[in-house]
Amino acid sequence: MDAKTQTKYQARAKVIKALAHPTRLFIVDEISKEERCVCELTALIGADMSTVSKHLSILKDAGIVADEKRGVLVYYRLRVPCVLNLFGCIEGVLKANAAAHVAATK
Amino acid sequence: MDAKTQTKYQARAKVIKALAHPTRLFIVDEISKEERCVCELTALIGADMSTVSKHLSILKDAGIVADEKRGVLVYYRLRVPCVLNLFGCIEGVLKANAAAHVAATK
DNA sequence: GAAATTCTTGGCTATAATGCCAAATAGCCA
DNA sequence: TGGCTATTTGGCATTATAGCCAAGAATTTC
Repeated sequence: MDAKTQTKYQARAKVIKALAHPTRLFIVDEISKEERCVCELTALIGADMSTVSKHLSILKDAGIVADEKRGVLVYYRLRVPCVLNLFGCIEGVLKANAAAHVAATK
Repeated sequence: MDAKTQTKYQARAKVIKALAHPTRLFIVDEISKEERCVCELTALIGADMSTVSKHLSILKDAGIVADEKRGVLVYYRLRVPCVLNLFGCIEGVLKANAAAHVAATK
């Protein structure tokens, strides 16, 4: 793999890596419906606010979410809705896995 | 987040995590065209064969690829083509990031 | 302007991921 | 059988990630 190819896949991997965490997937799902401030997300997730803030900064750095400060609150929204399409595909993988497991243990 | 919700997002994250590596993205792209044996992939990637084999087992464990042994060779193929749709979305994110960067530094 | 609230960042520890080497396994062929 | 090739697995060192606490920054309100 030459350097250029590697750079290309590294850039892609960075975006996907930003999605590769349960909490961050939850955040994406949640703010896809409606924008949310950090305090709301923190309450929903049930972790330390600093932890949630760091997850948000990873998503923001990858370009997946955008933030806007209004007063004391910072609202996050989904910047690229197409990532939601991924969820359907992933569910398909999980279903296929479950079916394969049943078949293998029959 | 209750336990059930957490389990759901953990399962999704496992699949996405399997994709979240440059080498594994390359593998997915490569075998989407045509099945490949480990030795072919190793040559294309340029890493140790044991490293490539471990990447493949992560993809297989997540249900993204399937393998078939024919003689001494083990061929891998893409099991869920819909993950390819993801690539288009990711490229869109990267392009939006590049555009935003230009706008921010103007 | 002081206090309160929201959010981010730094620092730390614990855990997980990566990639190499070496050894084990499996199938082919002489 | 014995050796050869392809692949997987175990072990280990290095690096990256996660999440908490505490401290800092920004903004509103009293």
